[in-house]
Amino acid sequence: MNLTIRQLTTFREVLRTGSISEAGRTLGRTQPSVSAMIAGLENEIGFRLFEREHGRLTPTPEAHYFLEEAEAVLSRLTQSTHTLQEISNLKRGRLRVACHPAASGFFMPGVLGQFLQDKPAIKASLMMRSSKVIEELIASQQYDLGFTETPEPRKSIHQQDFDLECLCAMPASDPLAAKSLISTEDLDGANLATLFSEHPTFLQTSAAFKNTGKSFERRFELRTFLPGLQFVKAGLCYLICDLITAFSCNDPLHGTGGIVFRRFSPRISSSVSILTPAHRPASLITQSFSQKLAEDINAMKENVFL
Amino acid sequence: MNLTIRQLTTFREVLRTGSISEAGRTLGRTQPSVSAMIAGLENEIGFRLFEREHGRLTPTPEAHYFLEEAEAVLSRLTQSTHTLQEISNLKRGRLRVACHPAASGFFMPGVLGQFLQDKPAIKASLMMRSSKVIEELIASQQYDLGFTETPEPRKSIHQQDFDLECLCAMPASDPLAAKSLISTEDLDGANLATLFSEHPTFLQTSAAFKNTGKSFERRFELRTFLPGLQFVKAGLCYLICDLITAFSCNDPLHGTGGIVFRRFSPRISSSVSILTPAHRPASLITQSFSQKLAEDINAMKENVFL
DNA sequence: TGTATCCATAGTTTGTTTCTATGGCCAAAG
DNA sequence: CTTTGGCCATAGAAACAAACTATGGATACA
Repeated sequence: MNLTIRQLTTFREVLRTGSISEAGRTLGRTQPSVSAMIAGLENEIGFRLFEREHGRLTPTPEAHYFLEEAEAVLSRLTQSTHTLQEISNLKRGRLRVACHPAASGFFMPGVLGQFLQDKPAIKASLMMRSSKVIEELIASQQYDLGFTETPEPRKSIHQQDFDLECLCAMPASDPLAAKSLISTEDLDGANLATLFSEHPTFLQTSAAFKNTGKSFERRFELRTFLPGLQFVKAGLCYLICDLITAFSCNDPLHGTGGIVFRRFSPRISSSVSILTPAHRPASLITQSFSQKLAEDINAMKENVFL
Repeated sequence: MNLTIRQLTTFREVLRTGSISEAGRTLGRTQPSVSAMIAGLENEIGFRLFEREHGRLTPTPEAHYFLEEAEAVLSRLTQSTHTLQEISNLKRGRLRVACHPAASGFFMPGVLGQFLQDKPAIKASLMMRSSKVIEELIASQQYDLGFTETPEPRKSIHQQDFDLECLCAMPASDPLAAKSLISTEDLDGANLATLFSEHPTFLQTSAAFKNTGKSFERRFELRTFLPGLQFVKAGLCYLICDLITAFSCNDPLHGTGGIVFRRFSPRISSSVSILTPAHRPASLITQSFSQKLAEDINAMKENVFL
């Protein structure tokens, strides 16, 4: 027995209307077409669904059993098409994001929140992890998208890199706040907070001072930039800080009001990347989110100079 | 979106085997056929199900969602075809039988029991009612099949009549038991039990005695024949009894051992009928049962003369 | 560098579905 | 009593969908 959807819908309509001609009309087909389809259907299932007498149609008792089955299949199918449409419209799916600490406090939640605004049926997870762990989570396909400092390229990871410019953080009351571009000369001998010695931003910063022959005074050594902002706020030091952490100061919860950021010369860069598993196609949701994330990163690069 | 069963099964097989060529092989179709069907399917649902890279196929994350939906629809459909096959094989359905008292004690349960032997999924109901009530239950289509004494024909009832011969009941020890055919002369002046005066068997019996000029001694007047058998057993009377009640004496539960039945001349007939609703097609089960019932009635007519 | 396997495309063939046209039947209306 | 208009079934033609064969490009493996 090899039933088709078309047979089921046709039968349902014939039973509902009680007439082959009428069913043909509502289905937008001709009477002979419907007649033949019902005849073929009866032939396939092995018993009559309608009794033809006096040129009229009377459903057999078996027809009501068949209707139950047809309705069940058709309603399940309708549900499926609805689900598929939701998938197609990005209304349904799963999105697992792993994010390094700098962005996970403010930037990423903001982007993700906006993205999910009109997508109630998306199951999202946002996990904060160190850059190394994030690489593993992406390479092993346990997460759909990672956002970290740019790692060494790997075969199992696809990455999209963004070169971000570091900014110099200082209290709003600081005299240097009057300048729009800070140089090593401005910070000659001043107290600085930096990350640990292996970090690219430290290497670039110390090299900048060395190359310009200025004195580099490292007063604080940090794992991440964020806590350093408190020292800046207290007037204890300056901080050459990555763009995302700087951007996070837009969040009033951070308690970093009263700090301003200025461009720094020479340019210190802190590169971040969007990571996705290389050996598996990204889901539509992931693709869409990845695109929005990239746009928002670029928007941040633009807007910070307003 | 207008999905077909064929698309769903094809997709399922491609995902299962991970290859269009392999799926084509197991489905008994060619590779281009499967390829085109998947392409058409992707086109309809609006997103890719497989990524084609390096000439190989990788399912997208969405494909797994789609598989769930496809499996759900297909399994529901499979269940339906199974149910339909059961209906076709008379393994599933409903059978409501209304039966008059004479047959409902032994004959009808026996026939129905045999009929349902190999039909575990049939829901049956057997109701004992007076002949008048049975007519109404059939005319109003509340029951599928009725078995009663032959009623007046009605438009709303289809009936199949059986002319049954009445037999004379007597104790096995009775001298008349030696004869194979009993006549009014044999019972001249003997005590008889009969039904009430309006019943056709009473009318025929009394007429038989009158026509042959023999004395008709009615000692017991009954509503049904069955209790009369106890009087016969006690040697209190003879009883011209319908065939079905006589047949019921095969049941050891009846406590009617020691009674024998002999043909009677002139022939007294007691006609019974199978009733079905006229304005509604009978279900396959009803048709089948009605046929077996008719066969068993005819078999009873034959076997009683062994 | 063959060789084999994969998938996609193109064009043809096959088979199903739908159409139009027609005929039989019945019931209600003229 | 005949006409009319509704119903359904059948037959043949047209349209469509789905299958096939044949072929080409790409990749992996020997």
